[in-house]
Amino acid sequence: MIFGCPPPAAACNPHMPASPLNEPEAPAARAAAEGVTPAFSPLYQQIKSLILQNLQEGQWRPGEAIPSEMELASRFRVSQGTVRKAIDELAAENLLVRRQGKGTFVATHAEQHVRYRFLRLMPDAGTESPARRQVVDFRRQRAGAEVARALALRSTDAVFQVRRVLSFDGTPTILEDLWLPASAFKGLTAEAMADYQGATYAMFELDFGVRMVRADEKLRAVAPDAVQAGLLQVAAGSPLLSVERVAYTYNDTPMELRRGLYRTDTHHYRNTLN
Amino acid sequence: MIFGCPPPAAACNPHMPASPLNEPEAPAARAAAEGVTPAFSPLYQQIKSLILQNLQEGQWRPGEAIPSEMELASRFRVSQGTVRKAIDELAAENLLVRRQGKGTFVATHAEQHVRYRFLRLMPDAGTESPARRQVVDFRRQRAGAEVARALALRSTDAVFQVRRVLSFDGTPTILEDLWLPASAFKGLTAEAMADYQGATYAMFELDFGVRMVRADEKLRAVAPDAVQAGLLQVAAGSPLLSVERVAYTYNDTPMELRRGLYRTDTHHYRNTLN
DNA sequence: CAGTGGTCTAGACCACCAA
DNA sequence: TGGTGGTCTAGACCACTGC
Repeated sequence: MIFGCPPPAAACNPHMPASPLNEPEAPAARAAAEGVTPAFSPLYQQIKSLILQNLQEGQWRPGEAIPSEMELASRFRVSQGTVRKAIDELAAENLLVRRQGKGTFVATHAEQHVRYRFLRLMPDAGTESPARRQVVDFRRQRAGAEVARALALRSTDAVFQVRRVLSFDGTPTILEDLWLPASAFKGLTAEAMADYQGATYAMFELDFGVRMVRADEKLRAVAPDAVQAGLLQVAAGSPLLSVERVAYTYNDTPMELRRGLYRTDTHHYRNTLN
Repeated sequence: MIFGCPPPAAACNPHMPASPLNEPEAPAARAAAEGVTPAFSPLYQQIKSLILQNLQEGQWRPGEAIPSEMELASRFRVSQGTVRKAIDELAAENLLVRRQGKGTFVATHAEQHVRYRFLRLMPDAGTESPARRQVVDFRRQRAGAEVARALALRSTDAVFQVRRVLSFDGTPTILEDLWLPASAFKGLTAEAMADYQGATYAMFELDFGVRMVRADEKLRAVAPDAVQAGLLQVAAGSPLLSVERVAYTYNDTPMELRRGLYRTDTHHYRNTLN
């Protein structure tokens, strides 16, 4: 059964937008009593929240189909159109994927046409060959002030720190440092980081149930230090693109800090502005 | 009157999706005859094209309100819901802006809350003070092979080339080279580039009727040459963020090539991945 | 063929805004 | 108060998928 589904006894009054979820009190009264809804929340937004809740709780897992629109409509006691609008927004946010004639599916980093959804580095010419991954360092330690701030942890909380190099066509191109909250990634090993084929974010979904839905990046041009230059096999002074990323799971919860150094002599970072 | 509006005699057959625009022939026959529509185009997509056409032809100018949904529905002889879906998509693409209770407006780079829609460079701390603009060079010349390719011109076509420096708090932070097709920017002067207060793209709208709707960027970390370093007042070897942008107007027509060099010691380039 | 998402309509009422 | 966009419903039919 669906969590948050109103009891079947709750009648649905057409043209009374807030009825199924705000019953039995009047909408305004209920909102005021809860002190949560500030003014007015459209029905489809409430449906959207319920669907999000199911995703977050893992009721519907990445790659699986969620119930059909009709099914959800009858569960939530709203019209199909209202469910449709909720799903439309979730699909626009890349949390769900609609497939005509088949159903609506939970988005995943795994079986996606675009293999690396969050990687914007493109080869200047030709198409990318698969990357070779090399884990240079793997350790478990305390977060420290800076990492703790980025991941909303205490500075004494444990994190995994991973350093790795990605090579394309035998050329080391990306040097990455990752920080992951140890509590959410219990049992992570250097072997798992190195062995898994495909997007690392897909492994996070499969092995740890952590699904990244959004990421913020800050880009800078920097000069590498001696160690970094060595790992990327570039001259000490040569400019590299620094990409600091915080990736979030549901509810805007930060779950990964990643600092990348990209070689941009053969590749470039692609972005589209709307 | 609206360009492309079907004659009033064209009756609208409910549940015959393609009727108003594909009349009088049967939809499939018409599509085949024109050899344009490959398979099937939903009504709302056709409505969207008609609205786009009006925007492109300047029938509705940036900042102005377009006709109400009801008005458009009766002009196009479709239901309000169909017009709504067309407008929804155009609003999602930032071509239109809906304002409840007021109407739907043509988006503009001018009176937007976000002053510089296409500028992703943010100060590391605090809020940005207004930029000081300094035009270093302005000339009219032939495009040349490289610029011609980016702007879909012939290499002998004339372009304006502008070099300018943007300073924040007295610190030169951005060095930009711009290339603009002379045919679309007839009468552009160095004074206009220097004097206009606010976003340059807003000036393009007001003075030349050229509205940028999208841009593609390629980012790289580079070392500046001596001239560039001098203009930005940085050391010769210091890494800078290179941003090559092609900005497009309606119909994916490229109208500007811009090469920026950003200082990223006090600023960073912000990006969000979904 | 049945089931899914996709399109289209018609009509009702709500929230917001300006006059 | 009237007009605008915003929400919600109910029902019809279409396009796509897989059995």
